[in-house]
This record gives sequence, structure tokens and C-alpha cells, in this order.
Amino acid sequence: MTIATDAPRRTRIQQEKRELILEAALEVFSANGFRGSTIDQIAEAAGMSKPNLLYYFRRKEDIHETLMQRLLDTWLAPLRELDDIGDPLTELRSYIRRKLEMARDFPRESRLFANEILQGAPRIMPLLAGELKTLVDEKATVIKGWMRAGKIAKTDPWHLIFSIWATTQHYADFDVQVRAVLGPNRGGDGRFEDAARFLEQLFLDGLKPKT
Amino acid sequence: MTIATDAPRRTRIQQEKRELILEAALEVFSANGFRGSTIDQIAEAAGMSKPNLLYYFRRKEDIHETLMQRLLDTWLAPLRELDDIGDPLTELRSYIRRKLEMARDFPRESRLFANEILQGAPRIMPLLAGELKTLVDEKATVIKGWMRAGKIAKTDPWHLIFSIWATTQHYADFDVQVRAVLGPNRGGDGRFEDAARFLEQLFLDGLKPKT
DNA sequence: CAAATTTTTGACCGATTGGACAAACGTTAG
DNA sequence: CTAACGTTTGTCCAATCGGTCAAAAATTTG
Repeated sequence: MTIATDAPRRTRIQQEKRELILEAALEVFSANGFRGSTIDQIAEAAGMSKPNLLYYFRRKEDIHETLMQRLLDTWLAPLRELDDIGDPLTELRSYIRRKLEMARDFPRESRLFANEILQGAPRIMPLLAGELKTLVDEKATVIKGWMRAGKIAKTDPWHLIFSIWATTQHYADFDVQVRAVLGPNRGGDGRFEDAARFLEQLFLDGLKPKT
Repeated sequence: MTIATDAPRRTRIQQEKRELILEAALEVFSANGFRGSTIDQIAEAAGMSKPNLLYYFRRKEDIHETLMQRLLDTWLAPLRELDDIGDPLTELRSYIRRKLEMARDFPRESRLFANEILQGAPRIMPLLAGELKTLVDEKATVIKGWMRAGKIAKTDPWHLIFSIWATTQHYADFDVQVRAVLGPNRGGDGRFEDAARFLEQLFLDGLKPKT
């Protein structure tokens, strides 16, 4: 009897195999997009036959859906941690740093997400307009409080969050371009530290010269 | 006899039909990616039959290639215009504004490019490491001069350019997310003006409060 | 051991896809 | 008119794809 339900998982073997498949699917989906990936590719990456994979996930879309659901939690964790306690500028600085670390450590997840949004977010639109919007609105209120208190410059909190997302995820999503432009010397492992230094300065002080 | 060569185009009809196909292909490719798009979709969007389309472009990849070649020129035009004459801060401000206008007016081109980079830039890697790197290096030198002259704050010119790309293209590539988060009220046509205001402030002054 | 259950796979199917081809259609020049 | 040339399309094909199925293999249970 087939299983592959969502809520209750059975044996330990099934847990492990499903995990193996999701890991392989993340690799394949993030590199080729949903439509550009085949079940055969994922099965091969997971070291099993296609029918065997389909024993654990009945449809290709189920794999993608499971992946996206898990992803969103991980992905928004840094923003959730943005808290009202502590110094606002420090708070924002650590948020930027944590987001950049995620781009460095989880580039596949970032690309999977980028792929989905680029295609118009057909599968997660409700989550964007629901859960995501709620969270961002909430944090925007926090940031607005900081502005009113004179702790940071007055500006648009939503676009501030967008700009943090954009600048940090850029180093995962456009990684090949970044490395190609920086060249073999500066495009090595140090590029994330350089980016961290630059972004900190940008977000704190901008470009105007210190008189 | 078929035509569809690259260099010499023949009749005026062929010019027009090829243009029609490229326009349709831009629409389809930017929405679905290369592998996610079918020749039939493009043919239908161009109002012709599939064999007729294949009379003008022999292979699906030829359409994509032609599109990418044209794209890069348009895409890099704003950076090319970044010039040493005039006030540095003004120069950078207009560059940011022009890039944001391109995200607003040519979102399909932006997404086509993003799609290509996300997939590892299999078709334009040489251009990135060649033409693009050369141009960026050249402009980085210009910016470095401004920094040495004390006209703008000292920072990393390459990552500065990356951050401008990232923040502006975000409004084209992640448009659905931006609109979903901003909601029906603030996600309307005004979002680009809001973004322009925010980005100008960010890049010039950063987030530190004016004492 | 043997029966029941879970896991794995080879073979297969219908749908979609990129592309080929020849025949039909339209247009122009003599 | 007609021959030549450019354009369009219906039909077809081989490859690939997502997914099914029944039977084999492995594992668990008694």
C-alpha cells in the first residue's frame, strides 16, 4: 500500500527516503526550475529509480510543494527575529548579516525561491499575500516606531526590507554573475566578507562623504 | 529556400516577422523560462503556425540567443553612460534612477536576464566574464577616482554596482512579491516613485539618524 | 520457517515536445 | 499566362516526459 501522505509519516525508512528525495530535488529544482527539472533527474540524484521515487511522492508537484513549505519557514526566520529589544541600528545590522549568511550557506534555497517568484509565484501566491505580508507589515510597524523615536532615519520601512532582501539574496541568485565580474582573484571565498563590509557601510552611512 | 541567417536580413517582410516573433518570445520566455516555454506558445503569441515560425528561426535556441544578444546592449546602456564628467553623487543618483526606470519599463527583459543567470548563465557566461567584467572594471576605476578625490565615501565600487543592480532589478524580477506585500493600496502604480525616493535616501545618507 | 507487508523495479502508456518535410498558397517578373 | 521564388501550413516523427501497474525483491511479523 502506498503512503506519501502529508501529516503522518510511518517508518524511519520512509522518513529518511523522503529526506533524501527532498535534498536531491532541491539540488535539481534550484538549478533548472520546476518545469526544467525531470523526475528522472531527481531520482538519479537521489540514487533510486523513478517508480521508487514516485512511491514516496505521488506527483512531481508534491515534492516541490513540500520543499516550498519548508523553505518559507527557514527563509523568514531571520526577519521573525527582528525584535524591538536592543538597539535598532544593531538589530538591523544583524538582520542584514544573517540574511547574507543565508545567501552564502543556502544558495539553493534562495534560487528555488527566486525561481518561483520569477515565474509569478503560481504555487505560493496565497502565502505571499497572507503570511508574508502580515509578517512584513508587523515588522514595518516596529521599524516605524524606531523612526518616530529618532533611532534611525525616517524612510519607507517596506522598501527598506525589500532592499535588504534584494542586496543579500543577490549574492545567491546572481552568484555566477558576481563571480564572473569579480574575477578569479576577488571572486573567491572572500567575496561574502567584502559584501558584508560594503552592505554595512551602505545601510548605515550611505555614500555621502564624511565632511 | 530558408533564410534565418544572422548577419544579412532580406526582405522587409522578414524583418517584420522576425521582430514579431522576438516580441512574442520575450513575452513567453520571460514568463516561463527557456525550458518552460514551447515553440507553440511563441508561435501562437506571434499569431502564426509553428512551422511558419521555424521558417524564420530554425531552432528554439536561436530565438533565445538573438534575444539575449540584443538584451545585453540595452541592459548595460545606463552603466555605459556613467561618466566622469559632472558631480559624482549626481551621476550615481541618475544611474540608480535610470536603472529603476528600466525595471519599470522593461520588466520582461529583466526577468529574461534573471532567468538566464539563475540557471547558471549557460548561454552567456563568456559575455559575463568578458564584455561585462571589462565594463564594470572600467566603471569601478572611475568610481575609485571619485573616492580618492573625496567626492563620495570610500567603499567597494564593485559591490556598490552590485547593490544598485540588485535593488533596482528587484522591482522587476520580484514584482509579484513586492505587490503582494505592499497590498492593493500601496502596491499600485506609485510603488516605483516610492522606491525611487527610498533608494535615493538609502544610497546617499544610509540609515543613521541625522543628529 | 512461512505468511503478510513494505519497498523496489522493469516495462509500458498517453501526452507533449522540438523539429522535418512536402505540398499548397501567394506574389512577383517576364 | 506562367515560371520562379518566397511564404504558410497540415502532417508526421522520434524523443522525452509524468505517471501507472504488476510483479519481483526485501523486510517484517508471527
